[in-house]
Amino acid sequence: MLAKKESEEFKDSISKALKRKQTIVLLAHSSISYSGRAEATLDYGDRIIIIKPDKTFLVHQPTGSNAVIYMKPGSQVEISEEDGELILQSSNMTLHELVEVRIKKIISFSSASLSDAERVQLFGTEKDMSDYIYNNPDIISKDFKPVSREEQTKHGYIDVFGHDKNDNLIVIECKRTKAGPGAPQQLRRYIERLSKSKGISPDKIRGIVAAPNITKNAEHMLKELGYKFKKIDPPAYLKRKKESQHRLERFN
Amino acid sequence: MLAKKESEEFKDSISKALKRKQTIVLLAHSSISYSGRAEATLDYGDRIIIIKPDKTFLVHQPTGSNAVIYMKPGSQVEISEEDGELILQSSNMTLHELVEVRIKKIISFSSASLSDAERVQLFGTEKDMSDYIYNNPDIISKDFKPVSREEQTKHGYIDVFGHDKNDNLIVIECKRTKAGPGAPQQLRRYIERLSKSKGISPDKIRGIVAAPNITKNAEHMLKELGYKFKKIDPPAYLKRKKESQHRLERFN
DNA sequence: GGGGAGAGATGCCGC
DNA sequence: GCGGCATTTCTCCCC
Repeated sequence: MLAKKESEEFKDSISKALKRKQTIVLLAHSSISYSGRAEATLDYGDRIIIIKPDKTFLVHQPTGSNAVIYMKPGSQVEISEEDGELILQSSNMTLHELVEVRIKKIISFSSASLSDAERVQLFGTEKDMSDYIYNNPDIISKDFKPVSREEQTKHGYIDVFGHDKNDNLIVIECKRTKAGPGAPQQLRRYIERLSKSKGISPDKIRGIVAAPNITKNAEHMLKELGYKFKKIDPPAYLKRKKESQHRLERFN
Repeated sequence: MLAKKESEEFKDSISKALKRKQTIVLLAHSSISYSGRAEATLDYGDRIIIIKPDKTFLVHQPTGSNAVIYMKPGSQVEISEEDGELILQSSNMTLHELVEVRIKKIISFSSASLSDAERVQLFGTEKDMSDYIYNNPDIISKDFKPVSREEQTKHGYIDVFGHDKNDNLIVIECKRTKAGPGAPQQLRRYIERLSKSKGISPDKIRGIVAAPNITKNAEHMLKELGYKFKKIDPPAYLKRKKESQHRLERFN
């Protein structure tokens, strides 16, 4: 239970930080509830509460990598007091969502104006993988001639699209991790649509799943559908192997 | 750039907090790199860095609800100094992953021993929805007799399974949000397997997608496959409507 | 804004 | 541990 004076001080500090569009981090003994797309409750415990200047509202427990309760950017924050507890409410009118945090004790309070214009650069995505295949078609097959990447059909797109020396169409679906049953189904869907739109028998279109690995089931489905699996490591792995893993040498 | 003395003090504080298995929150001007399943870099900016006692390592930017760089629980943290920067490394030997944070300036440092044994209680999941259908079968059809929920087939499971008054099998796939093209495909897959394992013509098995809504494409696919869509609101919404929305009355 | 699919997805449960 | 799948998924991209 927060003393009246302490409570007033925190309320004041948090209000000021909110007004100044600062980032707020609280370590606090609190209970949480969420109501919106679903309903969630979390009984009293020590939590990390983050309020960002874009009004993202996050509640983390002392374990695990995901916020257990959260509100998306653009919500609205209000502070009040009740029964010796400090109450934080984050609400989003348009999404009809509400989070309520009841704070019994504040262990730590920090706030600061943070400035960050950078964006994460990510390498080794599925896109990079399809680029790699497009630029190195022999890893699929000696006679594979790629025509386009990310071919836009009206619904969804094909990762790599091309033909073999006999002008059979080839459709490749890439997965950067082990391919599951979704991959053959995606391939089937694309090929069915392609066959209809081009007036070609589906048998004339070769389907290939390119991934570092595939589950037994997905492999079985592929076989049933008459498609092939091609083992391809994602670019990051290839790159690392070639670069003798200078950054990861500690793991050798 | 951190002054030598300041740097030493922070290094000491962080080391002590780590040793005591405390939760650490840093607001710091820093650059981040990740190497593992992919490669990622993030140039200098103000970030929120969290190290939890289970060695979860999180880097948040001042916007957005997800960590931009992270390490899963169980990694290992080391601190060092180089060129007037404090360097935090989080590594996971088994996953061959490494995060490196180069800190130019520490804006705020907090640490505390947090204690939290609670777990989030979540209501309104897809599971709750299939339970609801199982217990209120007339919302699907007057003659629907449910037999089981979450029927375990060898590969995947069926949300609700039953039959009509003519003993035709009925398979229901629930989605708690708008159903996309995955739903009809899942249904098709289940029904194909079921028809094979039971030796029944697929035409004798009725497929139903139960969801609050469905995309145009998914609806079209459903029709092609001969399945039906049934509009069902997820339980949380139903519940809220009945309870006259006392918690959400502020939205009225 | 809706639709579709990737994500370093994560996390859960079942075999 | 693998596999299949939900997630208050989130996020991006394209129509």
